Amino acid sequence: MRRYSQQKRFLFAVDCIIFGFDGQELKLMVIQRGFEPFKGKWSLVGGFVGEKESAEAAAARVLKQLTGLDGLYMEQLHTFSEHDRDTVERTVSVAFFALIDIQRYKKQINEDYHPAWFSINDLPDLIFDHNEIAELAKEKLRYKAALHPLLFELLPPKFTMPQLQNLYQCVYNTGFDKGNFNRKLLSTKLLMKLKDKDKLGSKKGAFYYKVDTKRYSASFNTFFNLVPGQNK
Amino acid sequence: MRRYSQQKRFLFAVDCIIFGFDGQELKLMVIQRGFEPFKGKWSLVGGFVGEKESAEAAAARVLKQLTGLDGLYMEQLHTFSEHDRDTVERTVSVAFFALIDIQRYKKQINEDYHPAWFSINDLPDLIFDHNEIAELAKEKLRYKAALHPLLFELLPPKFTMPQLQNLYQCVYNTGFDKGNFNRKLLSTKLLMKLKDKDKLGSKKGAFYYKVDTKRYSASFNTFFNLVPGQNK
DNA sequence: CCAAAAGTGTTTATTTTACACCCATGA
DNA sequence: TCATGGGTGTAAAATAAACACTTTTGG
Repeated sequence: MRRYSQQKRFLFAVDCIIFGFDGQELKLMVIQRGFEPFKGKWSLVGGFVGEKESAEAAAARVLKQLTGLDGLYMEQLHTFSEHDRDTVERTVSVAFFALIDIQRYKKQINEDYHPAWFSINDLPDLIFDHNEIAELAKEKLRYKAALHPLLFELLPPKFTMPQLQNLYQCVYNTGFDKGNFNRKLLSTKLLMKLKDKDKLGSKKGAFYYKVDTKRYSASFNTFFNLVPGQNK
Repeated sequence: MRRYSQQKRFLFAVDCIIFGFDGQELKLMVIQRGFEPFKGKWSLVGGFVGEKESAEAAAARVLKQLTGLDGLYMEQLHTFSEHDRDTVERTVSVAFFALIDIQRYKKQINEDYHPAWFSINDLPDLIFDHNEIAELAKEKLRYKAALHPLLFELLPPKFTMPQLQNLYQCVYNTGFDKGNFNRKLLSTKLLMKLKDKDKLGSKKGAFYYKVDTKRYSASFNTFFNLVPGQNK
């Protein structure tokens, strides 16, 4: 361990893996890079960290800039620091993943960015190590969502059980039994049944639920077992 | 998003939370800082990241320097980047936690560091945000060890079931049923029973086990349910 | 009335838990 | 021989899984 003054200084950035769900597919937001090098190439949403800003604050700022939304679900994923990961200059990047209700997303007025949603199963080539980062984010999302009910964050405040089940099925690429799914999700005690129904999905209509935010935040360290067939 | 050239550069460091187990208590290694400011104060083991070095490589180097050991279990924990966390100069730090068999640890010849082991329940005041980092590491260790059998890494290559159970009990501060513990651990199929016994712990003696490293590395993404009573 | 999707019930299998019991051995 | 800790057996409780059945309603 040596003195501060002898040490190199590096660029410090954040990259955001923004997941969205459109009712059909799990998607990831990418942009066309607005500056050289690789201007116009697909890239994760990111930015440099300001002088008096934490990585978390920078990521929130970037998210806000792109989606117009505050207070999104956001979580530190991993820090990427291979010395040659950015071909221009050594840059350390903290990756965050964020979950947004895609319907709440308003198209950014600022046309410097050209955001696009890609299915997570069909991502384009991204610059630098961004494909690797996105892969890790997908893994982490599946891992975490199997234990903690966080996929709510991808849906509107009011959602139906079939919608939620469909989302889980998209994330895990498999079919769930609706009876068991219902019971399991209700047994978390984190959902509150509302009085009105969504009538678009079916003739009968499905009741809306919303998250009991109090219990939700209180229970974030308890394990659930939300994805069947993981343990053998 | 602006040009590279306009951005600030920051110092970039790693901090290692080194867990060890002495058969009685879960411990954490801290050192007396060898340079100003705060020379002589307790601190996590850390160091700056070299010019062509990743954070992972830097952490491994620091670990080797301190313990004399290679190939330790090591995992990226979290990146700390509050602008004022280091009072000297803005420093971003990637924290890693490592697990070592305390008996394998050889006292470092280099007396610049003064490593000491503290019980994780009774840590001294550490510099900067290191107490916060250590807290997070403890949480993460408990979280992860409840799902994946990684506490093996804190024991010698050969260990007995009672030893392992005792370790779990120390980590979770609770008592486990030995019958259920045995069955659960054996059901992971990751342990191989050896022919010899440890006769120090009891008159009857307890069989040694070792980790089936092949299966161990293959199964690292499967969930187990190693800590009873987590789900209600 | 019927197809289609929502939602409920029920049976079976599996896992978890609690706790009793047997075993080996050094003092 | 007996106290001590290691190890096994087993019944009851709780969970999970599979799948059949009922409900609602627009066309």
